[in-house]
Amino acid sequence: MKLNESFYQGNNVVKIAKELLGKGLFTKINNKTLGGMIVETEAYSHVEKGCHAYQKKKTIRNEVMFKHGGHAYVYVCYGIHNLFNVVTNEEDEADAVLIRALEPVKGIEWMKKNSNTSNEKRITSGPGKLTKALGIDRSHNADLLWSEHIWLEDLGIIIPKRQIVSSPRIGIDYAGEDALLPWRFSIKGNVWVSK
DNA sequence: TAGAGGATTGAT
DNA sequence: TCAATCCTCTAC
Repeated sequence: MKLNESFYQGNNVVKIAKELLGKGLFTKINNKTLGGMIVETEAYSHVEKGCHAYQKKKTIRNEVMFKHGGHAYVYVCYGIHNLFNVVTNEEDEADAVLIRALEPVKGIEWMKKNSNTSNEKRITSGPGKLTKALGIDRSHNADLLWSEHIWLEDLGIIIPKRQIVSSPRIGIDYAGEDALLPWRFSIKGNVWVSK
């Protein structure tokens, strides 16, 4: 069952980042369904410096973060990688969750092809890699997450609290003290979590 | 309008 | 540890 609009529109992005663990992320490309279970996320909010929309500063790139929860925010990082985020909260509240790793579920052979590797462990264990495997690029930016081409699904899996590990987010040293916030979440012991 | 740099990755 | 690589953002 696809996650509905209300799931995304809560005002606590950290809570939603944790709830997204165990949910499914899927795309439909060339009539093939690709995707997996989310095992690693990071929360970003306009109140802290790690966020593109810090202090609610709207730019061409982050415009989608200001839409209501349930939109996809896809942007290019380091000129090479597409990174996929789930926009949360109400309109103009500019919060989002970065999806960092998946456990492959559907279309694994096709995802290997997209990733140009035969090593299953390497196709979705990182934010830049999973977008390549699922065929997500900037054409998906601003798409709604209950559309036909890209969507999130409730897999009926509950991740108990004790199975959720939190740690500081990756690659945002420029955020100063906010880089220390333990807003990265992953499933304890899951082998698909990024390195 | 030019210059710096980034929510990463894989090879050295 | 370092290069790849392309916008976006900022300052002139």
